[in-house]
Amino acid sequence: MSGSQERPLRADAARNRARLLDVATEVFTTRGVDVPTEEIARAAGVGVGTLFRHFPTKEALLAAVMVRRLEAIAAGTAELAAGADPAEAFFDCFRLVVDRSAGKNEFTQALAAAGVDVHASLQESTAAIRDRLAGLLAGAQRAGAVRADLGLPELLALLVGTGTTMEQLRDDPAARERIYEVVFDGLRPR
Amino acid sequence: MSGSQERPLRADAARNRARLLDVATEVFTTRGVDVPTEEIARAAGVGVGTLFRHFPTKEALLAAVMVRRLEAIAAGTAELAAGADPAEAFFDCFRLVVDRSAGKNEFTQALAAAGVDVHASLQESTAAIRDRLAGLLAGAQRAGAVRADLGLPELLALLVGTGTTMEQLRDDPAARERIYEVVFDGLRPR
Amino acid sequence: MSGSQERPLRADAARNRARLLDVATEVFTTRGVDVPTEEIARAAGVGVGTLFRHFPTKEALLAAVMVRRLEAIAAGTAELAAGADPAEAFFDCFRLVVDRSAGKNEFTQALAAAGVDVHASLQESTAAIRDRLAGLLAGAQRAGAVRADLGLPELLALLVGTGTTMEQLRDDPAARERIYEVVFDGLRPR
Amino acid sequence: MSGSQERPLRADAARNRARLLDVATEVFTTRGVDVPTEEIARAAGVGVGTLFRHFPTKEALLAAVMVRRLEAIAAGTAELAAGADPAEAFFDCFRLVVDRSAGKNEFTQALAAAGVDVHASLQESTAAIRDRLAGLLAGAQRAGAVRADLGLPELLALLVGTGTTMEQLRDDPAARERIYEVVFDGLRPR
DNA sequence: CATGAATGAGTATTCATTCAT
DNA sequence: GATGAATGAATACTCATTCAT
Repeated sequence: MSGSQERPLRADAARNRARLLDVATEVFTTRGVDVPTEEIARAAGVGVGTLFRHFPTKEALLAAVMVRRLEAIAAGTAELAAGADPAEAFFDCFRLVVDRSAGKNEFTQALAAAGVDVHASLQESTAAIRDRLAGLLAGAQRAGAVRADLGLPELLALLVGTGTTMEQLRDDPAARERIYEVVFDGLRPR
Repeated sequence: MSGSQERPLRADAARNRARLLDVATEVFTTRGVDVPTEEIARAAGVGVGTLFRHFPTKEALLAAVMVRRLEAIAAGTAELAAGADPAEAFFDCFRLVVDRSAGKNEFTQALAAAGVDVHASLQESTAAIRDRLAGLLAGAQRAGAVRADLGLPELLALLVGTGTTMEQLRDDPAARERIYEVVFDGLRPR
Repeated sequence: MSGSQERPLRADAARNRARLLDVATEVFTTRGVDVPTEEIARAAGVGVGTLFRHFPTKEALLAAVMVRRLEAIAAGTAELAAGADPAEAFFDCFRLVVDRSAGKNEFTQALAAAGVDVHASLQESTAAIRDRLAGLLAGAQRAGAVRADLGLPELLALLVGTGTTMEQLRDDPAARERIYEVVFDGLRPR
Repeated sequence: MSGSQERPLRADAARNRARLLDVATEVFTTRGVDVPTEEIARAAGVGVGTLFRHFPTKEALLAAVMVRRLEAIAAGTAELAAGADPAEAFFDCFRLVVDRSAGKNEFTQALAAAGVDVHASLQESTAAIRDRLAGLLAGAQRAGAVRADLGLPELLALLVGTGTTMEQLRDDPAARERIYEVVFDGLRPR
């Protein structure tokens, strides 16, 4: 399934790659994508050359960060989707996607752009998530837990938007919980 | 109304300023804030020098654009707030804020940052809107049209987030309408 | 004939442009094209930004340098070609082209590459020179001053090669003169 | 013959060294000296480390390539010089040098720089060729086959220049032949 | 010995801002 | 006031060379 040939990667190289991804995730998430590559490299304790050896362009680094997050989300939803109750599965996944997407927006939005102009490397992961969400939505609607007139595009948009909402309430968990109540209530059939 | 001392401004200067604001609004909204100043100036039919005479930094230009939008929003909410029914006033204002905030997100979000790290020049306008929204929220809650446990921060966050949601559905008015139904439903007490 | 619209250019801007061209000509000619743009800018007494305002890429600067040289050569050959004796005109032009093409080779060769992969901006100038040389060659052959079996490609190649030869003898004018004798003798019919 | 102390070199090491030289020759000749070392190493099927073990700097690799070519040329001229007729020997050697020097110019020119600023490692080979050419020239002049007023520097310069001329006519053997006629005719006394 | 990962100085180019015209 | 030329710090990316595995 995975197209690219990868040799095992030496221990130190793997460590550097991982650190770069970690640092980049942190940095892109909290400060946006305009952070200089040099700073990312420095924060990861490597030279710029190393960064560019692992990720040939800044965009590739960004894509790699995204892929990792998306895959984590995909894995999470897969697990939740296995649960018995469709309604519960749906709402739990909604939370999971929103919670795991936290961060600077420009960055998060790639999720919804799915299938359009997204970098090829993201296609696979976003498609997987989209499919899963489509399934969950249908299930929840069949179970009567979600308004029947809602399509996948609206759901995706709502996920992104709710992410933004939550971002504003970073420091107030109680308020975030109230937002979930509002949104989930709104999603249920009247 | 405006706090600072301004001399009248010659007719052509005023015209240039206005064109710059119009162009900048259009450009920042549709293409984000990374557009070069030079391009904005050219689109406005003036030299960069003129742009910088009117707005000492790019950030100042951005702030001015924001202020104008915020004032328009403030004016709109003022009008709506005058209407009789608190519930209707509240929901109409919610729509108005979201609709008028449309555009590249990074840009829009300044709204919710209200009172925190926003550029000083925005304080006044955002404060006005915040106060108005606080009033409307209280009114709607008193009227039993909105859940009582919702605070102003949640409302502001929701406004921003809904703006983002809508941005994803730019081209699908029906879907946008469904989103409003979801959010408004969610806002009502169970 | 000249396609591009150019406004007069302010006095200082024109001066800077000229200085940049002069410096670049000198530098590219003596040290090759790998000299950093910053160094050229510094030598011309301007900032890098100015260099890039006048010439959007380093390649464009190189092209501009070439064009100027080629146009000077074209003008020179035009004058010489007007002279009465075809044989004299031909040999004088040969000298002129070689002498004026002096410098790092990679650079000079553009002449012969004419019509192939040369930067568009050079096409016009090289074409002009080529045409002129074709005419001179034909004339000299008609006058019996040059072997009849020689085509334009050989002439062009010989011009470039002779330039290289001369470059090796930069500091020995007498030797250079002897080279001209050799080449010119060789060009005459046996 | 080789001045420096070298231990025998293991079989595989020798093979690697040879492949590197072959690849580098090909690559420098056809694409110039700006090709990255990494690419040369890859083309030779070894890691960069290996390249740098055999040749401490890129320049050293370039020098080694040159030396090998120069030694081949020297060997060739030695053979030809042994022939009876001095005139024939001279002209045959001229051809041989030019033909064997083919390739990107910047690279070839090192030949003529002989004795001046050339890398120390080339001194020996260039000196050998120079001496041989000096001998051939003197012989041909004594035999009345070449103008008496021509010195070794002119000959060397002419060799390089003719190489450049030929490079322009890479694909036209007939034209190349005509160039040889021109140059050889020019070299003969009037 | 061979490998290829790591390094970091170096390079072209952009862009907010200043200032001479 | 308006203009747009000049400025130079900043930034992504490359590549010869070193060194841990």
